[in-house]
Amino acid sequence: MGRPPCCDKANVKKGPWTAEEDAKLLAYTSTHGTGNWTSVPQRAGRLKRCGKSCRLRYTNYLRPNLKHENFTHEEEELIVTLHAMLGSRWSLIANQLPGRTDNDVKNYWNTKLSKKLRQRGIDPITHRPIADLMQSIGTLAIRPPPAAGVAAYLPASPASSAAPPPPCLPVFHDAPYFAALQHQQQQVVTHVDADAPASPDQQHLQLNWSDFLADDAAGAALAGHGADAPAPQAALGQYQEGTAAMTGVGGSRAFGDVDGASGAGVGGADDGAGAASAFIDAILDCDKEMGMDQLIAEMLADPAYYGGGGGSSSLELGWGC
DNA sequence: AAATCGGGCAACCGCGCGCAG
DNA sequence: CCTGCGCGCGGTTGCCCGATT
Repeated sequence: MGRPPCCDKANVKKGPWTAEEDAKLLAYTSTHGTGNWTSVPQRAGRLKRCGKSCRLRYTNYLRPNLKHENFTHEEEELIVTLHAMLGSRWSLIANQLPGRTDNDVKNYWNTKLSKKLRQRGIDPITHRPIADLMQSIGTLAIRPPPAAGVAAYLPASPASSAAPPPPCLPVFHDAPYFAALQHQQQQVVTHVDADAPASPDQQHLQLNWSDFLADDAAGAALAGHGADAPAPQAALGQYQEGTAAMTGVGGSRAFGDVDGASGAGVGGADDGAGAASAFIDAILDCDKEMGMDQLIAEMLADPAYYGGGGGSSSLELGWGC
């Protein structure tokens, strides 16, 4: 049973908006603000548009403070970084880019950034080298979704344009990968620990990749996080512990434990996607509890997190090539 | 100069979530 | 607790326009 239509589609205009329609909508929103979009078409001068269409037009085009110029290099790097962390959560990504909409970011990713990554030999979905993916296909049955730590972007040598493509995001259970990356990841995580804004709450919030891998109970024990771990857990700094624990041993307990509840796990032995998705969900849950949006914004304001600051722990994507 | 192709972007569609009645 | 509705989100489509043949 589908949801009933939000408006009378027979009497609703589709297609590009005219200047007159824009003016009506803008005039209405500037005096009455937004909200109750279903009534906006009528109240904004009998617009023959669906309320949903009005909302979209306003948020993507008419809203004040929107940027309409090209994306900057810094914005590009930020999008790639956040996409590696969050996947296609365009609204979350757009939240970190003032003046950009989720549609802007999504379109830019689909038309430009994903191509750039491919040109550099990086799979835009997994953020891993395509060559490595091809090699791994025959040997690994478990694949993670596009989400993992920023640390994996670290080049083998600092900001070297001649360096091979960055290793990008690790694959669960891919022991050689973790072994090779562990040192680099620890560098970044140490950096995060040292420089991230330290609120009292954050200090006992922990998130570990291993916690989201429900297929290896031994990993949980090795990771050292029992069900009595402090909850909720979330701090980028703890990526170090999680990635180190994963090296060669894989992960551990069901996601339900992360928030202190004994929920059902999200995955079985072949549910790497569910595990990582749960990881992201946990991040989002913690966002709400500790204002992680703000924390991310503050972290990203530090150029060293995404390559603007130089140095061995910075992220350098090298778009120039 | 005309036709074709492809990229970019605005807009639409369908679904999930949360809230109010 | 259930149902209906509004909102927001991600995926997809279709049009426009510049580049190429």
